[in-house]
Amino acid sequence: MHTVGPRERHRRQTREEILDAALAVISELGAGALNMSEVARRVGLRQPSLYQYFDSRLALYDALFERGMAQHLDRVRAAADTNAPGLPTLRAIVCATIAFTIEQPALTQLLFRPAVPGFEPSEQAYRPSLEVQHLIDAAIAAAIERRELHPAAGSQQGTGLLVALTAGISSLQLGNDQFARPGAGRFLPLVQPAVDMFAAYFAPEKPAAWKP
Amino acid sequence: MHTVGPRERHRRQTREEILDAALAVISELGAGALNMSEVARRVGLRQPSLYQYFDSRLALYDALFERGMAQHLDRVRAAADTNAPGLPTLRAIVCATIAFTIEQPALTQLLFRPAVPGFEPSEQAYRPSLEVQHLIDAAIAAAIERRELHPAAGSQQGTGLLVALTAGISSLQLGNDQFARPGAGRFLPLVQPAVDMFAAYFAPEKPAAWKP
DNA sequence: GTCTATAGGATGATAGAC
DNA sequence: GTCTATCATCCTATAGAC
Repeated sequence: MHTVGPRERHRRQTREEILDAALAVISELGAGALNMSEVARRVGLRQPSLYQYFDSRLALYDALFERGMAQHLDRVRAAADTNAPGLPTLRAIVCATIAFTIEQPALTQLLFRPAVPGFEPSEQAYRPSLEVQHLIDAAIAAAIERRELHPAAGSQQGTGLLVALTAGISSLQLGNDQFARPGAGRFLPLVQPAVDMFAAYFAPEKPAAWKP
Repeated sequence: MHTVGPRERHRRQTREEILDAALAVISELGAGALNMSEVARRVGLRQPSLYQYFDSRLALYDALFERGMAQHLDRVRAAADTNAPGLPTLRAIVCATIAFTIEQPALTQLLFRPAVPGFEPSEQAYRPSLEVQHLIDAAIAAAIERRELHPAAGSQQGTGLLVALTAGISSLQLGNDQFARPGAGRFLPLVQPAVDMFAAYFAPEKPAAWKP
């Protein structure tokens, strides 16, 4: 990090405002419906001026993706930092992720589902999510270390089950799932039972439950 | 059902061919990228001619949605019919659903995720999925009746957990999920442990596991 | 029912004045 | 850096001949 002049400062602020407007647009119209004119209108610029800040529409998507992933990482990191290592942290991470997807359904479409034809996140934009992955693995490892979970929970299938539960609950929240009961509005209550179920299945004392 | 003349017969066949072409298009370009010109080209017609069979692009989406839901229902029904009632049927339904989403990832986007801006399925197109919902509920009820599951498995949270597991595994398969480990190509093996985990958590003999 | 032709509109992106 | 003007495409949908 090195100091930046007021020029660069203002430029970055404008970039943020554009990203905010872009987020608002996809929140209202869906992740795949981002268009430059609407973003420009909201930020008080003309559409061609946006190209001073982003090279293309897909570049805007990429910046939106990177910022979203970084925000998610912040949430997960905060959850990991303010909870006891092991199972409490794991529970908090799942909870933070579900909460994030509930607060930002449109962003969730962009980050976690292939909903935008033609868009592939760059390696840089994808980077924060690798850190999230690491935090999850570390939490599971800590839980195993503390004998809160069976070592099998650290296997690919073990982490896969936990991740599937997280993604699944988030998926129900998006509401378009055929299985979702009409009127079953709130899925956050599923988080606690989900982690309980996972922890019970990978209980350390009875290794009989898990079959590979 | 009443008999149809050869006219109507040929018309329906052309409709099916158009739907096949449309499915191929979204399979290659993504669920949101359906366009009439490309579909027409593949089916050997000019783009305006499609409007003899579908009133609009969204109507084509709707027909695609309805046929896809009906196909999914067929798979689920077959799973329910060829397995013992209760837990075996439940397991087969989950497995059939995951297999379906693996075979048809693009169709899965359309059916189970809000990936197409502006498209809302009609009530008629949505109808087959209500039947799927009913088959799942019935399988859980049968499993409870046969004392394979605790009655709590039939609660909203219980079915929610099972559905979340199914949707989550399918979500991992789509591959865009941040949590998915690179190289973990096959998620079908997660089905067995997932249902095991669910069944263990809602085991009938020990009602202590589930807390509301 | 299928075609040609085209209306009519939206969009991404660029050129060049200021 | 922001603007006006505009290009170049692409798209859905309709009109009307055959």
